[in-house]
Amino acid sequence: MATAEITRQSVVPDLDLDELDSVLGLHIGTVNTLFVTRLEKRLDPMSVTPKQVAILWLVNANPGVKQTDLSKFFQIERPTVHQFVRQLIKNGYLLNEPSKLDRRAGGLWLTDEGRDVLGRARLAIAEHETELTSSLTAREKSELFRILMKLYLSAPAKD
Amino acid sequence: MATAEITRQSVVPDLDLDELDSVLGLHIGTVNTLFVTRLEKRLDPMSVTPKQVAILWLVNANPGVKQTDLSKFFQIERPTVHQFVRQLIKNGYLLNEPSKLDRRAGGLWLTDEGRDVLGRARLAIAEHETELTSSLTAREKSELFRILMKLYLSAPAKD
DNA sequence: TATTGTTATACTCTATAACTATA
DNA sequence: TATAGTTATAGAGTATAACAATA
Repeated sequence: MATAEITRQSVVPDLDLDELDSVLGLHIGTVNTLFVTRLEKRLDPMSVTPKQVAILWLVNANPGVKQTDLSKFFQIERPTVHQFVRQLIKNGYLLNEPSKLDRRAGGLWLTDEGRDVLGRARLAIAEHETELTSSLTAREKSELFRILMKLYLSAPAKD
Repeated sequence: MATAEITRQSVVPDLDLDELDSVLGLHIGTVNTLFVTRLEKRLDPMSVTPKQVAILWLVNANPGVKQTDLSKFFQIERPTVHQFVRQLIKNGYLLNEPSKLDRRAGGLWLTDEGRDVLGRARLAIAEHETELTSSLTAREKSELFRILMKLYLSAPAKD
C-alpha cells in the first residue's frame, strides 16, 4: 500500500484545487504568514514586530550602521527602513547620531532598553523557530535554507 | 579549492550578521516579498492582486463556493476573505448569489470578465513562476514543495 | 550630479470586535 | 447556540514621489 501523499487538498477535501497548489508562491506565502503571525504574538510582550527585531539585531552587531546598508541587506527601499527606524527611536530602543565624517549620513545605536528588548526577542525567536521547524530533519532544514538562498540570489532584477 | 559558499553576507560584505541569517523566517519572508512584488507588477495590467487571483481561481473551479470554504483553504479569517471578495465583486469579476438551501450562505460565481481576467492572470503567473524558479533543478523544486507542505501541515495551532 | 535621510501618501494582506440574519 | 456573512477599524510591511541637505 502506498503512503498517502500529504497535500493541501486534505484541508478542504471537497474543494477542486485545479492545480492552484502547483503554484510555489502560494505555499511560500502561506508558510510566511504562518511564521509571521505566530512570531508577532510571541513578540507582543516586548512591543516589537519581527522586522523591528531584525533591525535591532543588525544595529547591535554593527554599531553606527547607516540606514542605506540596512536597506541593501533586507532588499527593501530606504523609506521602508526609515519607517521601522522611526518607530524604534520613538519607542526608545534606538538612537540616531549624525556622522561627523559625512553629514548626510546618520549612525544608529541601541539604547540600553533596546539591548534588553533584543535579548528577550532573540530568545522568543529561538523558541519560535524550534517549534515551527520541529517536524523537519536536520537535512531538510539545511536543504530549505540552501534552496531559499538560491532563489533569493538568482532572482531577476526588480524592473 | 573549495567552492565558495553562497550566503546573504555577500550582499553587504562589511555587515556583521551575528547569526541573523540562521533565522529561517528571515529567508522565507525575503523570498516571499520577492515573489509577491514581482507578481504584483505582472498582474497590474489585469487590475488584480495575487490573492485576488487565487480567489478567482478557486471560484472558477468550484462554482457556488462559500466564503467559509475559501477561508479554511487559505487559513485566513472570514473577514479577510470577504475583503477580497468585495473588491472582486466591485470590479465586476465575481457574483454573489444567495443560496436557496441555506439563506445564511452565498455562492460565488465568476462573471465573463472574471473568467477572462483569470485566464490572462494564469498565464502571467506561469511565466512569473518559471522565471523565478529557473535556477532550481526539478529535484530542488519538488523538495521545496514537499518541505513547505510539511511545515504548513505540522504547524501548531494559532492560539 | 549622486547620495542620505526624510516626509507624505497609498496599497496589500491580515487580524479582531461586534453586528445581522439564519439555522 | 452555532454558522455565514458583513462592517468597521487597525496594524504590519511594502512601495513611489518629491524634497532637503550634503558630498
